[in-house]
Amino acid sequence: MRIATWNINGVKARIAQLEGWLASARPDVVCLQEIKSVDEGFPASPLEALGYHVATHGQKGFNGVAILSLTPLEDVKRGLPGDDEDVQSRYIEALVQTPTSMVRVASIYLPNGNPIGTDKFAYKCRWMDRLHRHMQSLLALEEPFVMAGDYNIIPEPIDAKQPELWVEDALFQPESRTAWRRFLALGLTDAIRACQPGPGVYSFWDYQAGAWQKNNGIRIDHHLLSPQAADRLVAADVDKGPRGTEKPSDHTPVWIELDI
DNA sequence: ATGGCGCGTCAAACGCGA
Repeated sequence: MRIATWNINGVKARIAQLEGWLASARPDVVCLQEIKSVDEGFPASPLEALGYHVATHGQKGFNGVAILSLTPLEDVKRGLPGDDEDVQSRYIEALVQTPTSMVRVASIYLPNGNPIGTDKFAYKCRWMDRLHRHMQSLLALEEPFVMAGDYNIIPEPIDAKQPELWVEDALFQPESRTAWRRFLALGLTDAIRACQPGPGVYSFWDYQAGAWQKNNGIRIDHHLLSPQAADRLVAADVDKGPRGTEKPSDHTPVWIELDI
């Protein structure tokens, strides 16, 4: 089973690329972020025509996440637990059944947090803490689960072409990197790191300053796997194809293959 | 050092992203 994550930066602006990529890559499950659409406005029909079931958690204008799956999605939950006041749509999870097994999949859009020293960064820190607590509760189920999405965290210097450019950025702050290590300390596996331990694996290239042409990228889109999922991990990679198309998202899909 | 781009927004600059 192949599970991909892709921040598409606007589902309506990217629907043609999304359709084309689904038709060729045919991932079993896709976690989308930054759909920038309310649920009623999400273009589900062309995706359903390609065989995908659709679950969305959108909002007007900003943020918004979704899960697409070739098999029906069950037990869909919207919103990250831990703060009833949080109105931003950044979390959706669902159960994906296979003939012989199951996996719980979450699509997350962790707050950017820039600029540092503001309430935006404080919100990011609170959100990371809520995510940590939710991971703990999911781990207690002792199930295979995959927490995939745009974490807005550069875990280590090898995850940036030019790490020195990011030292003042929320994505590379000590608080963000510490939160990442706390996720790992729970026993979760960073799938790309496990399969491709070297430098130079990126998932985002800025639109500006020819970042794509210079391969001035960062790795911020991740799959974290529970031990029961990590046991089944057979491959993980970045699909750089969509980033090189006309009118691309600034992120490109990252995928994992599980033997289930 | 800064901005350089792109999306969505009751429609023209602006918020936001990373």
